[in-house]
Amino acid sequence: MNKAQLIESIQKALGAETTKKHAGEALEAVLDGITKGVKKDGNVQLIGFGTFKVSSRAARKGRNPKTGEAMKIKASKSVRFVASSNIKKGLK
Amino acid sequence: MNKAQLIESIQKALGAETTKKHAGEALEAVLDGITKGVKKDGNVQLIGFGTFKVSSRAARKGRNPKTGEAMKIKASKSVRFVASSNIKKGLK
DNA sequence: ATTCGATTAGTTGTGCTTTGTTCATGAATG
DNA sequence: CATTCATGAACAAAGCACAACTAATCGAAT
Repeated sequence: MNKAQLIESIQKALGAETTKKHAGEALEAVLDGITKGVKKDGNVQLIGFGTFKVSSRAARKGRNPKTGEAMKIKASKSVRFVASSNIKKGLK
Repeated sequence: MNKAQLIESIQKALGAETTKKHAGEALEAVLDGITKGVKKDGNVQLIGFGTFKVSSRAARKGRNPKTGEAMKIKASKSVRFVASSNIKKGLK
């Protein structure tokens, strides 16, 4: 599924008077809200969906896979997602 | 950040004529859309935010953490999230 | 403001998974 | 069209998922 397909799904869920444009704006508002919340608070917990958390990794040794040359991988931060029990149901 | 706080953030982003109720409905529509998309297609790719993917784990041995007794953990599926480079920016 | 059912967090131990490095290329997205 | 993403290579250590069960938290309903 891509963004356009998700927007259609959202439009259907919100009802016939919702335009694609509005559905798209809703999606952007949600993703932006999550992004900002993770950045500000370090986590966004959505019960029944999952929790977005900032994860940190220390600097470590790695390699350039092309040359095999050892190199340093800098410390980094990323966003991880802990899936709720609810979203796991019915997966195939 | 929790759901109520995210709804406020969404309401602000969508504009003053959007009620808390509508913002909440938008959030539910988005989360439902993602949930259904992952279940149906195995992945939901949202450029600039990240990609939700189904992940599978084989059965393995685990323990009852209370008693230490060994037991089998069944094969399972979950939803993992690969953060886009954009969402990683500005994390602290 | 309160209630309470539903969901999540936490506990230990261990083996599997993820991550990130460079860089070229092509595909997909918006 | 500009930007992002996926892919692949080798590698190894950090990180994480899970078990059962109880305590803690959340949030929809009142």
